[in-house]
Amino acid sequence: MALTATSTKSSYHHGDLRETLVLTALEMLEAGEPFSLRALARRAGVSTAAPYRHFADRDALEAAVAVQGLRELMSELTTGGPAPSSSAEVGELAVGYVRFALRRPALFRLMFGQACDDQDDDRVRAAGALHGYLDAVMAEVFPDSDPVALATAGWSLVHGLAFLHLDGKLPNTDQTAIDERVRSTFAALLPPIASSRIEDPL
Amino acid sequence: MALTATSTKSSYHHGDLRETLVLTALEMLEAGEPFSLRALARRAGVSTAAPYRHFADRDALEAAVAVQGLRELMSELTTGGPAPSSSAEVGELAVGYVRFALRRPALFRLMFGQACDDQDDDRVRAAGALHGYLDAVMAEVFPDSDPVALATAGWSLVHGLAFLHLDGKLPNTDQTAIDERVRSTFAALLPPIASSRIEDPL
DNA sequence: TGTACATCAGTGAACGCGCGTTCACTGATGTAC
DNA sequence: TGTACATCAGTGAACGCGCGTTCACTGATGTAC
Repeated sequence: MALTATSTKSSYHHGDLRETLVLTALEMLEAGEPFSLRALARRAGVSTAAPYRHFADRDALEAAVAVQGLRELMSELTTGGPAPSSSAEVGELAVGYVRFALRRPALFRLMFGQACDDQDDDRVRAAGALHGYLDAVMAEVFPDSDPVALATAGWSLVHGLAFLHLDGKLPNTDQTAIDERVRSTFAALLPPIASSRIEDPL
Repeated sequence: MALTATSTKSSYHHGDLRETLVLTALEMLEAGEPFSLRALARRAGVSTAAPYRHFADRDALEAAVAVQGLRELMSELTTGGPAPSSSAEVGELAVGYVRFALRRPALFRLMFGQACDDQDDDRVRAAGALHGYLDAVMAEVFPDSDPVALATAGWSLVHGLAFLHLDGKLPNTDQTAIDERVRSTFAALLPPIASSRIEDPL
C-alpha cells in the first residue's frame, strides 16, 4: 500500500485522534469551512463514527475546541512581556484581543457565542483563567478604582469592539486602522483614571 | 368548515402574510424555538412554500426580521422621555440596551450576530439610525471629548456587556442585579468625563 | 521467546430527521367593458 | 349590474442534501503465562 511516512499516520490505529480532531476543527473554523462532525471526520481522514470514540457528542467536541481556543487566546495575550503596567499597555492588550477575534472569527464565536451553561470543568477553568487575568491586570494598573467594575468594563469594552467589528457594524478597514480605533477607543475612556498610577511611558 | 372568526383569517388569501411572517418569526425567536422557514410557515398556519411569495429566500426573511428588531430596539431606547442629557441618563440607556438583549436573546443574536455584508437598504438604514442616535447622544452629553471615539466606546461597552451576559460569562443573577452591574460598569468609566457638562441631577 | 486472549480504536453502512427550495397547480381578487 | 379574464397569493407534494448518531463488525495492540 502507498503508506505515506508521516510519522504516526501509518495504519488503522491513529494514535492521537483526539488531539488531531481538535486541531483539525480549529483549522476548519479558521478556514471558514462549515463545521460538522462529518466534515471534520472527512478532513481528518477518518470514518464518520470514529470521533465518537473520543467525544460523547457534538457538544463535547465543541467544548474541547473552545477550551483550546481560550488557551490560545490566553497565551497570545500573555506572550510578549510581563503583564501590562500602564494604560497604554492595557490598550495593547485590547488590540491583541480584537485581533484574535478578527483573525479567527468562527473560533471566537464558538468560544463566546453560546450559552455554555454546562459543567465542563476544563472550559469553566479556561474561561476563569482569562477572566482572572484581566481582573488582575486592571487591579494592578488602576488600583484606586473599583477593580471588579473596571475589569468588567474593560472586558466588555474589548468584547464589544471585537463583536461589532466581526459583525460589520464598525467599518472594517485595514488591520492597522482597526488597531488604531481600538487604541483610541480605550484612550477615550481610560486615561483620566490611568494617570492615577503610572505616567504613560512613551 | 370550522372557520374561526379571527378577522382576516377567513380564507385562502391571507391578506397580510408578509407582516404576519415577520411578527411570527419574532415570536418564535422570543420563545426560544428553533427557527426555520418550515417551522415558521407551520406556526403561521400556512403552507411551506407560501413564504416564497414574499421573500426571495431565508436570508431575505432574516433581514426583514432584523430590521424589525432594530426598529423595536430603537423605539424602546428612545421611549420614555427626551434624549439623555446626563451621565446617569446615558447609564439608563445602557440598561435598556442590555435588557433588550437579555429579554430577546435569539433576536438580538440575529440582529447583531452575523456579518450582514449585504446591501439591504432597510437594514443598513435601521442600523445606521441606531448608530446615529448613540453618536448624537454621546456628542450631546460629552461635548468636550472626541465624540466618535466616545460613541464607539459607549456602544462597544454596552454591546460587550450584553453579549457577556448572554453567553453566561458574567454571573446571570436576577434582573435588578444585572441592571445595577450595567450602571456601575458605566459609572466606572464615564463619570470623570461626564462631570464636564452637567451635574448628576440626583 | 512464543502463544492466547482481552481490550482498544478504528470501519462502513445505515437510521431517521428537518431543512431550503422548486414545481405545477388552484382558488380568490380586481379590473375592463 | 354582469361577465370575461388577467393577475395574484396561496397549496401540497416532491427534490436532494447533509446532518448527528448508532450498530455490528474487525484489525491492531498489549499483557499474562
